[in-house]
Amino acid sequence: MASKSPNANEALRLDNQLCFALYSASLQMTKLYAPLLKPMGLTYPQYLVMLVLWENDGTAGTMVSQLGERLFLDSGTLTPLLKRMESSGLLRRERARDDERRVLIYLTPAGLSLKKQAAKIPACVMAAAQCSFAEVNALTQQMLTLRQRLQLLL
Amino acid sequence: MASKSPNANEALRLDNQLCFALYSASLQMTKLYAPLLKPMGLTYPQYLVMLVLWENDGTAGTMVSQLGERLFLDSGTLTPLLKRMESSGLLRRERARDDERRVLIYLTPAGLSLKKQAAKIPACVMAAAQCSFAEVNALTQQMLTLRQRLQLLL
DNA sequence: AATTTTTTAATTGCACACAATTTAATTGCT
DNA sequence: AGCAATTAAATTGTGTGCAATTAAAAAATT
Repeated sequence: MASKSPNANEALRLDNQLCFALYSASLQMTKLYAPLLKPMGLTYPQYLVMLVLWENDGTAGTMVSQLGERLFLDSGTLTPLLKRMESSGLLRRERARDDERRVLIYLTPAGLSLKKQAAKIPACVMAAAQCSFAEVNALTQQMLTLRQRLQLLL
Repeated sequence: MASKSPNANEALRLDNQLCFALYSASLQMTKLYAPLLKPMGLTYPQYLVMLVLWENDGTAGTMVSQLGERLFLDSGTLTPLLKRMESSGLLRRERARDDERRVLIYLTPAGLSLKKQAAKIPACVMAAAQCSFAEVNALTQQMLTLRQRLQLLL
């Protein structure tokens, strides 16, 4: 038999792949954010870092590993990213005095003040996606669940 | 007033961001595929290229721009990726004789024969994600719709 | 106390993504 | 035909992601 079963072809169709739907939707989302973040001097992953740091506002610094756990990124990604953000003046990187292995991240006043500008972004995006609040929330929860399930396997 | 409104903080919470849920779920998905694709000598984006080429099997080659439209990637991403795939023996890149601007991609026998191995992958992933067929399809459709909406804005 | 183990970041090397520009070939227009 | 506009890939440069390794500090163990 030269041809494969119809099911095999159907299973391998690009538009049937959840992975690809996810992948391309995520990249599109990044492209939507880019022009919104550019005026703030942020890339998209840098924006995610800022979200964590803004949440931690008031704490005595955030460890690189904490950022990693929150964002599911490792030091290989975060270290150079944080160095770029430091040199653009959004944050400070400082070795913890009580444990020199740790590097603590502190927002600068400039970094903190960006929060006010950023507050407008989520509404912009929701409008752009033409999604209701409920729709967005439902999708978000489904994605978080999916990620969690995938997480368990690795 | 020193503090921001509770709504502003809520809107900027990392775990309320659809973009982040999407982003981290997509990266996790890629990590799930990596070990499945490694034995075939494919990276995840290369696998997506193969899905398109397998679908186009029997046609007289696939243009780089067609791959780009299908995968929402541009030549800046695809050209080096295709060169790597060529040097690993999965495909050939050839200028179209009737229009020397175009580069046509042809699967090699090696590339074609990988399809049989790949046929097992979707089932593996579905099992890993602990999702029913219906669940996966529903999510996939929602993601495709979301991407399409985002697409319209750019 | 000295040694091993563990923890935390940084580093290295490779493969994407993508904006912006460049190059080359074709099409359209006069 | 000659030339401008368009199209298709390639190139350049920056910024991720991530596996694997390294380096340094702290904790655990003997």
